[in-house]
Amino acid sequence: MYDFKKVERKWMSKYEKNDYFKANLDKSNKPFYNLMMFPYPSASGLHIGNMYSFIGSDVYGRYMKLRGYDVYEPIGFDAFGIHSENYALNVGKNPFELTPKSIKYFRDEQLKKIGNIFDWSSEVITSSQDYYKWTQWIFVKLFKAGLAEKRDSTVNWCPSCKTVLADEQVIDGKCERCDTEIQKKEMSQWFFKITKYADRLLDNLDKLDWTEVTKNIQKSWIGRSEGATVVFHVKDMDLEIETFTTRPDTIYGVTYLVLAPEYKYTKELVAEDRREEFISFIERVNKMDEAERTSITRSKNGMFTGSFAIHPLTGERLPIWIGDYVLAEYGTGAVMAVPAHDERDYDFAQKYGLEIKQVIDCDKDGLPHTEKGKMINSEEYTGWKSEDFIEKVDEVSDYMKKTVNYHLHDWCVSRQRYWGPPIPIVYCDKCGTVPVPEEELPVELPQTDDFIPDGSGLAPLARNEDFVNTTCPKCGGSAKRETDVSDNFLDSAWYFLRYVSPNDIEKPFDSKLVRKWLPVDMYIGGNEHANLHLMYSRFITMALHDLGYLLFEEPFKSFRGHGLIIKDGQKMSKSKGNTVNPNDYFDTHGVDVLRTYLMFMGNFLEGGDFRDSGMDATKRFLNRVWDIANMPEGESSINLKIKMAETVDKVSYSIENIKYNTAVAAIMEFINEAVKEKHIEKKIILDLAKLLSPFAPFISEEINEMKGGKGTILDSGFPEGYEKYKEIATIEVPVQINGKMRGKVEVNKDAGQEKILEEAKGDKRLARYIEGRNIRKVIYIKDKIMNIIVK
RNA sequence: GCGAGAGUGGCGGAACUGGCAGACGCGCUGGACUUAGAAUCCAGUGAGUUUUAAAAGCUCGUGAGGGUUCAAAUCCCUCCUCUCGCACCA
Repeated sequence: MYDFKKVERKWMSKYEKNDYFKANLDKSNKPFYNLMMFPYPSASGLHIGNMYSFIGSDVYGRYMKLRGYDVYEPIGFDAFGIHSENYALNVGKNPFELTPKSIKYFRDEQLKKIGNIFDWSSEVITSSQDYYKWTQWIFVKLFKAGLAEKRDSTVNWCPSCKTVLADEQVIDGKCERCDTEIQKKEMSQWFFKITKYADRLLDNLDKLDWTEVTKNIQKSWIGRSEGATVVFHVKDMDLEIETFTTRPDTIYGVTYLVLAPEYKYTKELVAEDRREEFISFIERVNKMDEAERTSITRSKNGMFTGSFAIHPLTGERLPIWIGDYVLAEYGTGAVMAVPAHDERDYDFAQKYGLEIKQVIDCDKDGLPHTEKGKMINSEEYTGWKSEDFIEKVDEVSDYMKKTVNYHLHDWCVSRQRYWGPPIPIVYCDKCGTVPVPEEELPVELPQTDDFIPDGSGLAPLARNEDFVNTTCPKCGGSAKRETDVSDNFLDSAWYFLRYVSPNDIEKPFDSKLVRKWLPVDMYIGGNEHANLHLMYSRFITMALHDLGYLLFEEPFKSFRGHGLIIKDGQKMSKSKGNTVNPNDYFDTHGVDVLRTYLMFMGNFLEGGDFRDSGMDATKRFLNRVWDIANMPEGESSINLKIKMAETVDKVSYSIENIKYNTAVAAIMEFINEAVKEKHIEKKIILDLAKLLSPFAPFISEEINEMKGGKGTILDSGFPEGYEKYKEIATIEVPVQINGKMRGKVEVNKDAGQEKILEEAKGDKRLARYIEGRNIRKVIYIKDKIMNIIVK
């Protein structure tokens, strides 16, 4: 009987003692950078979803190592940030004290036990000074390059976390961390100008080997939309209103303008006698939460400002309205309303009795008609096609200009929290906003017990006089420090660069090693970071590229987003009490079983359904493997060798395409054949162990050692030498008569059509359908199928 | 509403480029071992149907309906359902 506890303990300690998986970063000839998303130590331990991700990534790394690559598989801890901090606040501890403890548990009780080929010598912890010094360095570099800016803006405020958040961290109007309803606030915040990179972030996607889903999520988040800006003069005022439209061809159908309630000129535009109405209107809008405000089904409300704009082409007078369906954040916050050809404008115009003017040819009853078509009622452009007009917009009028708009907004990076890198900026009355000189980094996060966010809009550090008061690096006069910390996603936006030289105190990363090892060859992780970490990392990499620090502009050559685990057909959640704690299975089933089952239970890229019955079955499977490994040695049958030839191919194909479940299935099939034998060849059993080793490392190592192998099995090379068995294999060719399956004939591989036809005629079953009839046509797909058409 | 993906036995899921549907596993049924159970092992297992029975065969079958093809889970059209992403984006 296989004693998994003993074997796993033995190999865990061997992995710990020997540097099997320490990559020689300098000397390596075939570098392969296998990256997984480092965890944040924010809870009582890694959950099964983390394990799923890490193991799935490790299977790939192990496979590549077996294939002879120098695989570098580093790991670290995303230890700064709101998740670790919230956890600390929850349990009433100081993150300074709690985080190292969490890390220790994550590392020693979990990560070191799951059999991954981590190179522990390269561990990176984002909350350590050696690391965040360089996070701050990046901030300073971006600031100097004009890519970081502090500005007033409407931002997302989480009342529970008491900080602002980036757009990407608001999910369905709620805080990504704590699920609290987000409020919009007008505040001065630090932004990274990621929108400058919108087009590159979008265009590069086509060149990346990433899972399509992930690319699609990024595409729609960037949300490029082509259109035009149209400028309207306000009648009797020295004001211009700029609007964005994707349908400049409907310009002659504009019958009014609508502004967002937050629009910058509303004060000027709202007439004296409408001020009161305006104030109560704004109050009503503010009462709505984000979800209600943006609900499509809600009826649209608005009010007339009393002012008019001038149509740039016709000179007509257009009433200017304020409408709660216009968003301040998108486009210019002002819309040229074309009720005949836009559903929202149509609804609004109907409600308030505004003019509806048709300018695209269609059935009059079909309004609003949103399709493009032939322009009508458009003066000299009547008869033009929409597309032609859109193309020529720039020539029509000085007031119209082709423009591109994005859904993507600049990245709000300041956080009114404690547990993060202080933003390295100093405010001086004389010199203004001054970055901390690079040689003075890091700006140390002071260790203090006064770290609880108070919701005032200022970070806890603002209460720390010693920290706040400083001298200006430029003029030496007294100055004040920025007290916000930067977003945790900035920490993780460059950690993959740090991994190659984690202990370098001179620079953020070693350029020579970066050139050798990056971009990352394979990155496997969850899709929940598609708009977050994966977008930010691309941006930071591009920015560092433009600043001359990197030769490449895309950090991850290949990315595979995997699916989620469910339990017995249901979503796992603490409230349902159906969560799975991976550690529970270490003693009952063993790590090998857990790994193998997680990879077997479903398609890794789509997720899977975790069931205890499957764990039991996998345990049975590995016991069978053990029994076969312990069969008497002796020559194996040709049949089994042919089976092994197939298995090697199937496992390679499956792992390379991240179809881990079918790789395991192929090994099971092989086992089902092997149990029929009385003895087994050493080579066969060693190769079996190799194929199994990405999934069940410990039993595979043990088998390898038992059969005389030294060190780790991953250094012993991929199974080879089976080509010749594929040649001698016979195959069954299915035979159809008139397209219906009627039988099979057994022939040698590569048999010709005549041979198969002859066999078919000689086959009792098939002959019935052929005899006495005319064969009109024979379709033969070599080694696959024959279809005989008879009459 | 828009975009993407998916829908296959009692269940999780296979099926590479259009070429044997249901690999592999769970569950279930029967059997072996056992005083008994657990564990383990062996056999069977899409539905319907023909035959006394077995062997063997036939028909149907991949969300629904149509089409292309010698051949469709796979390609095309229409529709339904689910999941994910975005969403009053002008």
